[in-house]
Amino acid sequence: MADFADTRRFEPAEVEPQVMQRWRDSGLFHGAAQGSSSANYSIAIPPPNVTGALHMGHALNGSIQDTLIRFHRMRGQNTEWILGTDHAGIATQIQVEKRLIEEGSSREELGREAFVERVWQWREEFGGTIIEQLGRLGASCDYERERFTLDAGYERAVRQVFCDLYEDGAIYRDQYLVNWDPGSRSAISDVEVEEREVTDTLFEIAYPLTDGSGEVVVATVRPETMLGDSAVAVNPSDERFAGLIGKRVKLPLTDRELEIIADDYVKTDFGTGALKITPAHDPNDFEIGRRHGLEEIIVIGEDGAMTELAGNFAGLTAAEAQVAVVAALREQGLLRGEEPYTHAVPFSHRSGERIEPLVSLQWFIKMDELAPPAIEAVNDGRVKIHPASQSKRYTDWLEEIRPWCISRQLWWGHRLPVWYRDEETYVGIEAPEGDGWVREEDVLDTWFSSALWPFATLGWPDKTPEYEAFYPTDVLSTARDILFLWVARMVMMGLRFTGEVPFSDVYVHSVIQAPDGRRMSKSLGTGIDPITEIDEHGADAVRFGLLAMSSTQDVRYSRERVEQGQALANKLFNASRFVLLNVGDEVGLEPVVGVGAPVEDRWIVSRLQQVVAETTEQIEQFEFSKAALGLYDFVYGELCDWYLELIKGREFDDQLAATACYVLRSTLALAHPFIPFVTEQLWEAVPGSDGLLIGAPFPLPDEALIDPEAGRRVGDLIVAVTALRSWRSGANVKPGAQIGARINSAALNADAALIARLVRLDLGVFTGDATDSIVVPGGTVEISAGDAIDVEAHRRERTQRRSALEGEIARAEGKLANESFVAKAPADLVAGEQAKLDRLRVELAALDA
RNA sequence: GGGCGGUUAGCUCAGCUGGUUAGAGCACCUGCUUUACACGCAGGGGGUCAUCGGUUCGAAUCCGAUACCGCCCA
Repeated sequence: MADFADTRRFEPAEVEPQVMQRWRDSGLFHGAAQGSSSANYSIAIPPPNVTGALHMGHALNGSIQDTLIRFHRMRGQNTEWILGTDHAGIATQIQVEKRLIEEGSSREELGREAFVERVWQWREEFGGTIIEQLGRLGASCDYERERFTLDAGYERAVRQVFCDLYEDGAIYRDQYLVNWDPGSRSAISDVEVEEREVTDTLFEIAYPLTDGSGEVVVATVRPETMLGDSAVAVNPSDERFAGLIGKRVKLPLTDRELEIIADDYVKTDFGTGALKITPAHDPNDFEIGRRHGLEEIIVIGEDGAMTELAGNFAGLTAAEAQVAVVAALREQGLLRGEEPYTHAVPFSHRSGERIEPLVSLQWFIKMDELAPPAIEAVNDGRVKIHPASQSKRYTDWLEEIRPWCISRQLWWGHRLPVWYRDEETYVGIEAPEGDGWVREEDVLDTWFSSALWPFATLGWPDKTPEYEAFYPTDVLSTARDILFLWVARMVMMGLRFTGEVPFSDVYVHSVIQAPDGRRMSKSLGTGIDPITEIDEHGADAVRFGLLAMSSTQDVRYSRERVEQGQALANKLFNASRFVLLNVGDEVGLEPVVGVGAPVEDRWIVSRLQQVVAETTEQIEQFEFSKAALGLYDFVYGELCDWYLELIKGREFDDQLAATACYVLRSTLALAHPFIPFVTEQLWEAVPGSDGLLIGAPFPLPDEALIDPEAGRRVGDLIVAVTALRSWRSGANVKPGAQIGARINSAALNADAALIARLVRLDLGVFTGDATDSIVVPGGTVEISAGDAIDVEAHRRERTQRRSALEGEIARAEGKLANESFVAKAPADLVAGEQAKLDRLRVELAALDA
């Protein structure tokens, strides 16, 4: 412990590593695998990407989860914060591939086995970064039970789930249109796609009717896909084409003919009103094609090049083919128009390349059986989403869910437990017996394994002690964008495989934006590194700041809030210092607040009970911002500004020492879940503390210590002192000057000495000639020190005050003169208005006296 | 195109089951080596609560419209 006499400031950088080490050594981060999950408290961290580094979202989410975990641990529950990382298929594979390319190699050159080995090496070397960074934040997760979504045990859970769903008939293989990412050469999910505005050229192309009676003109931004057209569609209500439905056209550049079909999807006011249908290369065309049983002709391959089916254009890239097709059409005189066209185009969030929609053979999970129970779980309250407004987004998404494409053409990930031999397909946890079996090359979507996180981390499908003790978990805290991607899938998988919801509460936190309102991102250069912020302001400050600035909507990063947290840590440090420099090593453990105890002791102990009750409720309601700011208000606005100032005039006897240390210990314990480092350090130094604060009980409010009379008295005292200080300031009285005064107020008599000390009044030298009179609760304070007053300043102040009072009086009089108000407003409100008016009139009269 | 959210002090945000003199942090002004803290203390200035209309005795708060900003879905 630092020597308090010499240290005037809290130094986070010195304290944090030592305190973190004491916590780790205590073993309290590691929940005991015993007891029931209903009695225990557990949170599964949303596993960060193993390639990742801590960003503000992680820091906020870590602060939230740690506050919850520490709160419940202090409340005596056996707690477990399940920690680990996600193998992040595409992101990790790309990361390692980049290195190989730098080395002049490639994954193809290495071969699958050596490549995967290389990724594991990479993970060994760099995969621990984000876990270490969480430690800097003070996160009290279970570092001993760290899990990885590719662990051997985890892999077994994944295979089990795959096989069970396959046996259910929920997993199947099909030709389907997927979002093909040419960059990562894999299918990716809808949520990994982002739409961007792009200006393309809209080409109009003539398709001649086979009966020679004319032509149909279609509009498209992808002329090269016409080689895969299998129909032309028009809206059935479109008069322009009424006679053409059922007729045939010749598809230019090929020797094929297409039928003109009718489908409601076609918009009559877009383009020419006639739509070329390419089922294998456009999502909408795919739907129409399936409705009409059209052929799916694949003309663009997975390598982004035109296939054999593209005839003369085979081998060209899609872009080259577009140029060639347009040229050929122009030559044949079939190009009817071209104009710039701006529209939203899908791009891969992973590789940044433009998505090529194409039909390929993929594995899918049907959602028909899985989604309804997950909707039900939220509707009936087994899973509560906070804030509740997010529930609708969750259920809306699940209600419209489509089959989930789970195969990815990657090497890094869970390889599907599927084997082929000629026409046979085998699905099983272990490889099939016999020769000639070839294993499926594809791996599973990373989210497939992540969806099992809350139970696969605990040893499922075995009923391990960890599983029994901590599943289902209690809370899942996450950002909004993960609500579908992950939360919904966890609920579906949890219900299907464990029969229980994986958590009872979902807390959806703010997204922290850059101070200018843009997204925080590395590529934009708008990111702020939480570790830098911790280095500069301390982990407590960053935690407090993030919690204080967060809300139910997105917020801009506010360094001022972090600095507020830093100030709070320092304030607590110095408040403790003040008490500790005045008490000995041995103090009584209970506050002394019975009859006859000083009013300020009774008051602060009473207020503490109320603040503890409020903070407890706010944590339970996930109102972290209110809790953090409420704590700040208590420490600054009550403990330091008033209580510590009020006791400065007293001798630190045993009673005061016991009470002050009790208040200090309770405040440190109350603040610990939010700002753990400074509170832990101070706890050790306060007499009466036992063991580490992280393992100490959270304060329980004691009704018996709530003291309304003390509350009224100190409340009046504060109003009086504030009024008198304001008067002194307005009258330009020298700060040090003692002013002769007499207090005429029954409400304040008992506490006159305290008031006199705080305002530097000399109650003994009142001359009897009042030079001024100040309204205070229950009466007035008369002042008799004319010399000390700056007459000019005083007059200005009074003039200003008078006009303010007159304005308020007029307003109150107006209200009370309004018959409707008196008749219709609640009686106590009217009475309150009258009382206010009376008070204001008294004050105005005193001003004029 | 559909849905949701926002617009309150110079900045970042609370308040929004209708009734307070509309708050906080930071910034700003004045004063202060006051028996912990200048990462401090005391006092103070600053807001027609986006705009327009409605409901009501009473609207930052409820309803409708408009403008601008943002997010999600198609």
